[in-house]
Amino acid sequence: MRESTLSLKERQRQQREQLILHASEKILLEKGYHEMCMDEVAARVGIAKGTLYLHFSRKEDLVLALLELQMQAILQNVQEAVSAPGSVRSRLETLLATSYMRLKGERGRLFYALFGAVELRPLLRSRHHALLDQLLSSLEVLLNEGKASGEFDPAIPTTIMLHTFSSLLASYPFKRLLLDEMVTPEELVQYVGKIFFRGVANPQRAYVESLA
Amino acid sequence: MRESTLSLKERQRQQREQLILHASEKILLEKGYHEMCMDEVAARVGIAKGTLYLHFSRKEDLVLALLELQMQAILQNVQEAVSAPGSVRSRLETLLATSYMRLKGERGRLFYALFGAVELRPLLRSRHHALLDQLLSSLEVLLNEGKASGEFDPAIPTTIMLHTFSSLLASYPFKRLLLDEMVTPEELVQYVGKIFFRGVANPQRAYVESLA
Amino acid sequence: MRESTLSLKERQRQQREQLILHASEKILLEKGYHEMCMDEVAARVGIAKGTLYLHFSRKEDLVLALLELQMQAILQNVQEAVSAPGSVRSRLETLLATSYMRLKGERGRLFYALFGAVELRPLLRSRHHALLDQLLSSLEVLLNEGKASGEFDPAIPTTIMLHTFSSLLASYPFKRLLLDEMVTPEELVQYVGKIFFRGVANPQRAYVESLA
Amino acid sequence: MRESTLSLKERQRQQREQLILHASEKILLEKGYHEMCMDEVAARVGIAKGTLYLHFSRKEDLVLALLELQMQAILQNVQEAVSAPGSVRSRLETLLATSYMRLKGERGRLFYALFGAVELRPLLRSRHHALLDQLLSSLEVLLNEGKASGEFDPAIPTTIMLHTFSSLLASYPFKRLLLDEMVTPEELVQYVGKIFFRGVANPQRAYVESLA
DNA sequence: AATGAATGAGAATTCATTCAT
DNA sequence: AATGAATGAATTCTCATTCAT
Repeated sequence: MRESTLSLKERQRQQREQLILHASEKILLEKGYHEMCMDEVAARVGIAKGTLYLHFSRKEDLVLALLELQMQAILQNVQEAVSAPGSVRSRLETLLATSYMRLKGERGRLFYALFGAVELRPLLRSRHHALLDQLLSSLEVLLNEGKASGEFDPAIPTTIMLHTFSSLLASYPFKRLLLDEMVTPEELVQYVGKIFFRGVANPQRAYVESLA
Repeated sequence: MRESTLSLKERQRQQREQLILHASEKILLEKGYHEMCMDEVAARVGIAKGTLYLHFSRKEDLVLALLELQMQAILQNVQEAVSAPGSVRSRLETLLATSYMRLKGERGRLFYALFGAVELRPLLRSRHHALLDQLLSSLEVLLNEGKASGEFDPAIPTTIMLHTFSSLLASYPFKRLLLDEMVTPEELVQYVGKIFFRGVANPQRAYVESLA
Repeated sequence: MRESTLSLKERQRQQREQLILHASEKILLEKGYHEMCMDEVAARVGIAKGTLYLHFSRKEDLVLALLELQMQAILQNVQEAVSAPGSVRSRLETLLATSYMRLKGERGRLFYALFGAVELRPLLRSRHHALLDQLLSSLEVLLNEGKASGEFDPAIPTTIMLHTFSSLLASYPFKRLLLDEMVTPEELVQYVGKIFFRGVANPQRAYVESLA
Repeated sequence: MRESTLSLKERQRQQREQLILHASEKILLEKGYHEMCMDEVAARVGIAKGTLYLHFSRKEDLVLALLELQMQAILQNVQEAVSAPGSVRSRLETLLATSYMRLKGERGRLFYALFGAVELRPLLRSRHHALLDQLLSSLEVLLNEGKASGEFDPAIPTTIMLHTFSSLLASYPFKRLLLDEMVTPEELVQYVGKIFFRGVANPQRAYVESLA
């Protein structure tokens, strides 16, 4: 009895935390970090400001929690894609697809917006780097696998390949293209994949032709 | 005599304006827009706050002036590169080189930092778009030229090519790579150029091989 | 129980609002609108500046609230006096009495001081005019009644009578006279009444003599 | 030669001072004391701000000089009217006429506006009082003359008569009436004179009838 | 646990006044 | 004498955070 009561409360608590995160996300997207004020978050959620502070004891914490969640989600996406079966190319294309879908959605845009924000840097630095490192090393494994299998050009340093790929994974120009609906995520994956994989293809193999 | 006196004052004035811009730039890079306060700018320049306002009558104006300057510089770079002699590829590589050099410098980083900032959006929107449009259309002309000359694959929509190129022109991953000195701008140009131009090369021509 | 708790808080809130209004009133009287600063108001009330802004979200609002209160009070006085029983003269004399009493008090002086202030004009204009119009039209009704009953001279335009009366209702010279205690409000009513009512009396009636 | 050069300069100086006073007057009327800024005064006159300070070393001084001039003018008017030939009544009516004319003009309005201004009080107090005292005592002499000649009712204290008259001399209601052109200064003099002089007439004399 | 009133540090901006040229 | 650039004190208003109820 005790237990179920507690867990009910706990469940409600977590529900509310979700509501808070959701509301902050929207406001952050609309106005950015500084223009988001705790009063408004509380008001939109329908709770008192004090209650907000029971969940997140600083404004920073709230935003960081939000980013953390999204980082986790992205990392999970990446790791799922990376460890999926199929060719290196097909796995990387799955990643592109996930990312472009995300860029169209609110979450992706928030992520994009906040990572650029200089003011959150001190907060983000370490976590961000940790994520990025994990992410990049997952990709690196994959790219090396591609090189090992003779699919990719061994003359191009993996680091370059890696950062080129991640430049194409989440970029402002693509975000605009997608938001303005000039292109669908699927088309983008198809063409960007074509360019990238031709670009890094191993010229020793008559691989290139098959991509035409 | 009169004249030289006037121009001395004016020169001093412009010198100080440069100092102000320079100081703001540094602070912006360190802390972002909201954390930059006018007191600090004045203090760093070594002038009174009121004097600051003789140069820029709003904080916004100061930041906008900064961005405007950089926009102009970028646009000029792009237009110079675009209208230079040489192959389409060499001209695009010049652009990559300029951009990567910039990314390493403070100015480029500031530009990068502020364009992401949600809070400056209302201020930037129109100017930003105007710049981006000019920039993209200059590039588009070049890419179409490449297609017309049979250098680039006509099967890839120019829009995609364009946005792929601009994703590679200024990206966070490359910025990190350059700042961490994992790669020199020249190497980056070489490899990114290789990947991109192989990627968009016209497969009808026996062009690909020559790129190995 | 709940109820009384709420109403206690609410009562305290209103008490503090009164304190704020009272403090502002004093400062306004001492220094005028521009010299009154929010820090000082807060300090005198003994609250933080932020708290002040919970009650009045702009300095203007605070001053306007103050004036609004006094306008309401004046208007109510006028309307009560106007609709009281008795002769036109006695009702107008009641008004003089109320006004002179007010001129002696702080409130009246504030009202007097602020209405002259050019800087509040944009704020006051419409409300002020609305009040003044209501006030003047109440008086006009009364004066016309006096004319209709043959008490007042029909040869004097009501507009003139009206504005003459209101000039005597609240004037700087009388304010000084009252503040310097050269005369009591009662005496002032008696003599000013005598002068005004003789002045506007209908000469057709042998009314004048009875006023001696 | 020296002399005439100096006096030319001096003349120019005084001309400029007039321009400054004139410009301030206009701005004061438009915006009030605090909203008038020295930059604007200088700009409107077409001189540098520093030059302004060669004429008036404080903003206050400028405004005080302005008021002083007007006080002098008013006082002169009053004294001329008072010492003119003719009946007491006609002399007082001349005063009313002068005042109402003034109320319609800019100068009068400025005077009116600034005297109400609480913020100038510390500056004005003594001068203002001196003027008012002089003015009132001039009037008092006149009213006493009226009483002595049997023209005015000895039962009404001179103080009351005096302050009643000065209430009618410059009042907000009359200012509005005149500015809104609801009445001409002449008409106003006629009717207000009628009311006032009937009001203070000596009832012992068959004076009243003659006023009908 | 939840509330929301109270706080006060902090930031932008203005403007009278000074003073070197 | 005339200038106008430079100053910095002063003022309004905001908002993250605390804490008594």
